[in-house]
Amino acid sequence: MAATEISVLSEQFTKIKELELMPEKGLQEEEEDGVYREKDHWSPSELEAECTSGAEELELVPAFSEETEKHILTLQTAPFTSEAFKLQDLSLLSVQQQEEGQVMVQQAGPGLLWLEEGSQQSLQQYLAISFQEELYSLQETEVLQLHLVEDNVMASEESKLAASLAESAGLTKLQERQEKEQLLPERRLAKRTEEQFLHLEVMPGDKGSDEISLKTSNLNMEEQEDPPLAVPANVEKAKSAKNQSQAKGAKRTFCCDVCMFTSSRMSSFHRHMKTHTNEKAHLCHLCLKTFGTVTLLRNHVNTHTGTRPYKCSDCNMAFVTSGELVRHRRYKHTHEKPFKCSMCKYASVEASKLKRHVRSHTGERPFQCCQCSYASRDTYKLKRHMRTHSGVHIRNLHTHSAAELKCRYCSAVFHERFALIQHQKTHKNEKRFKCEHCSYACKQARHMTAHIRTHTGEKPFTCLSCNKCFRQKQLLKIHFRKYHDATFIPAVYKCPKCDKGFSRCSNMRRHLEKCGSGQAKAAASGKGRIRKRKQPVPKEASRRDEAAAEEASTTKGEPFPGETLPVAYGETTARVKDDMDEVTCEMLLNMLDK
DNA sequence: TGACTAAACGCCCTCTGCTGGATCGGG
DNA sequence: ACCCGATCCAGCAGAGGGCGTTTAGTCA
Repeated sequence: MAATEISVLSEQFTKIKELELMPEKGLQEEEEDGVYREKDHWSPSELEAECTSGAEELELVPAFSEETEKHILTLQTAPFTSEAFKLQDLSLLSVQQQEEGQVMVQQAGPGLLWLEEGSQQSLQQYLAISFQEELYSLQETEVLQLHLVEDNVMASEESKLAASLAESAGLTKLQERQEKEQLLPERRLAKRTEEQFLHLEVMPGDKGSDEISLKTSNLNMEEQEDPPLAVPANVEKAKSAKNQSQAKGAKRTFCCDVCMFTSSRMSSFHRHMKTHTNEKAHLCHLCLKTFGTVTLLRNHVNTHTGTRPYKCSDCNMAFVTSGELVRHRRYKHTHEKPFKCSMCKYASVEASKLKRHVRSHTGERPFQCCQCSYASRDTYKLKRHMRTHSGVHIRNLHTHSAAELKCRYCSAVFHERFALIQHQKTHKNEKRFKCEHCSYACKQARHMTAHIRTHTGEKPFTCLSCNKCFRQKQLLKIHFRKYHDATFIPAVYKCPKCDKGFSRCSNMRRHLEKCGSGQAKAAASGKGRIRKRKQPVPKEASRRDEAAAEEASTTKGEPFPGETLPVAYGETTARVKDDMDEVTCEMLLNMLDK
């Protein structure tokens, strides 16, 4: 057993977290700003050193035991009742604390892995690990002595374990590990041991997942003299694993100790490891950029030379790779969309697009703005949203760059990224669309289109119910809802001081600025010059009641031609507005009072 | 080991709907 | 002169399209 992934149900995890335990030393460090920063990974060597501080200076290199495959387990907290023993197809293990720092795990038959806690039995005190038999199984009556090498996973202290579940997090990046190892060169194990070490790591599940994953590494510790530092320990592990498993005749599996990657092929494993070590031996002589493989370098050079070998037979587009061409053809020509949404008719060319689309169903917004409560469904929207905050992160962009940063829109050159971005914004905000009839200019073509109609008098959006024409589709939509949609409930913005109603919030605000003055008060009391306006009821609207029955049988519930939103949308909007208006009016009143 | 391929990731773009400020114009 | 509905306009956000690049599986 080399690595085990365990998932924790979030509900139980929450309970555990609510224990408000003090973080273990080394697990968390309170930052100056009061925010706990998690120590997200301990390398095996660190763990060894941590539990044997004050040890002799012996260099220990972890090596895999015979079994190096990863095992996927499911971890959940559960009450310790006899019912659990009735579970089938599971290996039941009992885990007992032998002494501080050690627990005994014993397979007791089909069932669960328990971390026993003596007489202190409670919902949070037991951890059940259900083994997926196809991935891992212990031999009958097998007893594993788990030398807990990290304080936070001591089964003897459930609270500490809980804390480890709650506080440990994250896949370890090699760089971080290397930094830690550099920071802890003096840490050594006290003595050589042949015990198997169970290294528990906790990492969050996939984005959006409610699960927390645990990863355990079972290691044999070998004493060695100063191993070559250039060879990553994980590669050493893999080699060791290869040799041992080959000797055993078992199927080889190479596990990346930095991430969750596994592969049955050494070549794939080596190639993968290059992504962690940034080993890029292939240099582009044109821009000095380096690449991990010849293929990548070749593709890159093609971007310099403009070589695009894969040409589309249906258009003029050409691409560097065949994959790009296939995708292009699906988008533009074949319209093949293999990824279909199970909840609607949406289909996409790419899986990532479907994944993004599904968030519109689930409401998931994983990308949280650090400046406000806004959260977006994809990275770009968050990035776009950040523009609304004035230059926050901009400070990070002020470092001087020796390289010239060229404007993508003109020949301007900058040495500061911030300046470049600001400059490029002037291009993006250019009012490129200029009216030939007046001085009006705008940034969007649709705005110019609408503006031009104020000169030409064109009103292309015609109400099919009353033949009234509008320059904008939106205006037609508002008109229709207001005068021809029997189900539409218009939002009413009531003045909180005089209870006067308005059709628009902005109009109500405008009124509110004056309400409270003598005139407005008089108006509110009916003594002023303010006339009570008649509600504009066009003929069509007045006829509506008469024709209600007929319309209901013919048009009610059917979308209006050109109308894209269902009628219910208006209702929802109105309700939301009503809710918001109470707050808005209150805020406005407070502002005015001040 | 390199090449091919598919999948995944990431970025940027457009289109569209909604909202609210500013302004117009009728009463 | 004033009020207020109607209209114009700009900005933000939702959704999706398109493509560049990287990563991983597989095979010769």
